[in-house]
Amino acid sequence: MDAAQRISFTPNVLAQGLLSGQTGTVGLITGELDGRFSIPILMGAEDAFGTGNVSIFLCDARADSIREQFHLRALLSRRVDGLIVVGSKTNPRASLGQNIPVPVVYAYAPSDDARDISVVPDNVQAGFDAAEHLVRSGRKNILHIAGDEDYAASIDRAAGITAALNSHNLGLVGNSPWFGAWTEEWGRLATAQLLASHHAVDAILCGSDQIARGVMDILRESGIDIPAQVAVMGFDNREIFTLASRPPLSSVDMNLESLGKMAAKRLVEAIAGNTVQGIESLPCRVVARESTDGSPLAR
Amino acid sequence: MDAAQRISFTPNVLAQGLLSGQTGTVGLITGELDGRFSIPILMGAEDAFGTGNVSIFLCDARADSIREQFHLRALLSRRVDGLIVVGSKTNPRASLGQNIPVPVVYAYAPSDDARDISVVPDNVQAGFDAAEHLVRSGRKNILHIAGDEDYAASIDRAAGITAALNSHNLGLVGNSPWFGAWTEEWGRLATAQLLASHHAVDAILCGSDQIARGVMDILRESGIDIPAQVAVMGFDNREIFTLASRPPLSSVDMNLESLGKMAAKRLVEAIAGNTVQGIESLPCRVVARESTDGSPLAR
DNA sequence: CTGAAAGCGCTTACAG
DNA sequence: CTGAAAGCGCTTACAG
Repeated sequence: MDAAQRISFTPNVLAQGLLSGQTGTVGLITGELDGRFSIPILMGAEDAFGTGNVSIFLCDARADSIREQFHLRALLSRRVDGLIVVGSKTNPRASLGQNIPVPVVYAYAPSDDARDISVVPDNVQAGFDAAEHLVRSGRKNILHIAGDEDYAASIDRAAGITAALNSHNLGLVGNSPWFGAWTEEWGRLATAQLLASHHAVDAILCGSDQIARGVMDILRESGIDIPAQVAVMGFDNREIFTLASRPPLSSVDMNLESLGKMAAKRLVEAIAGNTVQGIESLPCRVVARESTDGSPLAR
Repeated sequence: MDAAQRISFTPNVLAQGLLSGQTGTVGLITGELDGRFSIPILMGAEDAFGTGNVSIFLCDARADSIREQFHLRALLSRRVDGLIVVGSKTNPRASLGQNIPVPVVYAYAPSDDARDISVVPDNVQAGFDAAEHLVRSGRKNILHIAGDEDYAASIDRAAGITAALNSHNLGLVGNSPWFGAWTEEWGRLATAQLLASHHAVDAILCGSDQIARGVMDILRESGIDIPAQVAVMGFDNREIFTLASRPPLSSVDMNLESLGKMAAKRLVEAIAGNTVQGIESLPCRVVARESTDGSPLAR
C-alpha cells in the first residue's frame, strides 16, 4: 500500500473490465445532436451515471441509419455494458432488434417493438395540463396553433388539449388544431389568419415556444395586449424563448433532464437483469409566466 | 478464419488496448453542455474522430472545477489516449497542468499556459470582417451594441471592428461600443436609448444574434425599415435566430464545427508525438442576409 | 494471513 | 509457414 501511494498508482480500468466482463461504459447514440431535445436528455443521463463509475460514449448518428449501424458496431466492439438510443421525434422508431448482446433503452423516441425498453415524455398529459391551466385562468375561447402534423408530439398534445376542454364542456376555436410547422414564421402566419377571421379568441395555445414567439410578435404589433386580451402559451419551456419574450411566456416543461435520468436508471436496472419492458411515459409540468396571468377582458 | 466467420467473431478492443497501450478513446470535457458553443464543437470533433476508430467519452463539468477534476481522474483511469477540453468563453482558462500523462487540446477557451495546445475562433477577424461588410455596403455611421464586457469575445470583436473602421477613416458611433449583456433585452434597451438620443445611425452591429433580435424588434416597432434605413448584423450565426428574424439576419459564423474538427486533428497529431504548442486562431466567415442588403437612405 | 498461480482476450516474438 | 509461449494489468481461488 505504501509503495502504491508513492507512485500514485491507479488500477487500469481496462484490465479490470477484461476479467469482470463489465466495462463500466455505456453508449449513447443520438439521432441529431443539434436538435432541441438530445442535450438535456444527455445531461440527465450523464448526471445519473456520472455520480457512479459509468462513463458515456457519445455518438451522433446524424439521423442516418447507416451511421447508426456503424456506431452500434463500434460501441459493441468496445464492449459497452448497455446502450441508450435518443431520438429526435416522439414517433416510434425501428427497434435495433432483439439480438443485441447488451440492454438497450430508447429515450424520447420509443422503439416500435413492445419487448424493448422505452421512456418518453407524456405529451398527452402536457396538452391536458396546458389547456387546464388556461381554463382555470378563465379562458374559454382557445385556439391551438400546432406544429407539424407528422409529429406524434403534435397529435398527442392536441389530443390532451381536446380532452381537457371537453371535460369543461368546451371545444377548440375552429373545432380543431391549426397544424403547421415548428417555426416562428408559422406562428406569425397563423396569427395573421386569425386576425383576418371572425374568430373570437381569448387564448392561443401554441405547439412550441417558437411558434408562440411568432404569435406574440404579431399580436403585439396589432396592439393586442398579452395577457389582458389574449393569453399565449407554448410547449417545451426553452428559456431562450420563454424568458426573452414580452411578456415572459408560460410553457410546459417536458422534464427532459429527468427523462435522461430515468433512461439511465432503467438501463442500470436492465444491466442488473431487471427489465421493465414497454413504453413508460414521464410527467411534464406547467411553468406559468406573465403571458397567461391576469384575467381576460369581459366580452 | 472459417470458424471465426461462423461465430461472427469480433476482437475485444479492450484486450487489444491492454497491450497496445492505446485505447482508441479520447475524453471530451465540456464546461457547460447546454451553452451555445459546446455542441457544434463536439459534433465537429465527433466527425473528425468518428470516421477513424476513435470513440469519445463525453463529460459535462457543469462549470465546476471539482467536477472537472473528478471527470479528469475518471477519464485517465480509463486510459484515454488524449483529452479535449471545451470552454464556454474564449477567455483563457486555467491549464490542467503539464503532468497529465496524455496530450490535451483546449478548444474555444484557450489554456493560460503557452506550452499547452489551444484552438480558438478568431474573434478579432470576426469583428473586422463584419465591419468591412457593413462599410462595403455603404454604411458609415455604425453603432456597436456589444455583449458582456467580461467576455474576451466582446473585447476582441470590438477591437476588430474598430480596426476595420479606422482603416476607412471611420469610427464607431459614440466612439466606443455599448457593452451590456448577451440578451435580447439588452438589445431592446440599447435600441430604445439610441432612439432617444441624437445619434444618426445607418447600421447596428450587435455582439450576438440574440442582441440583434432585440434590436430589430424595437426598430421595427418604431417604424424603421431594415435594412433600408438601418442595417443590422449579429455574431454567431445561430439559425434559430438569424433565419427566424424579419428580415433574415446577417451574421458571422464562427465555424465552430471546423474548430471541433481542428481540435480533434491537433489531438491526433499530439498523440502521434507532433505537438503544435500555443494558441491557434481559426477563421470565421460573414453570412450575408437581407438585414444588411440594400443601400441606406440618403441623409 | 501471505504468496504464487491461473486466466480474462488479445498480440508479438520466437521455436519448430 | 504453422504453433505454442510469453505478457499486457489486473482479480480470483487456491496452496502454503
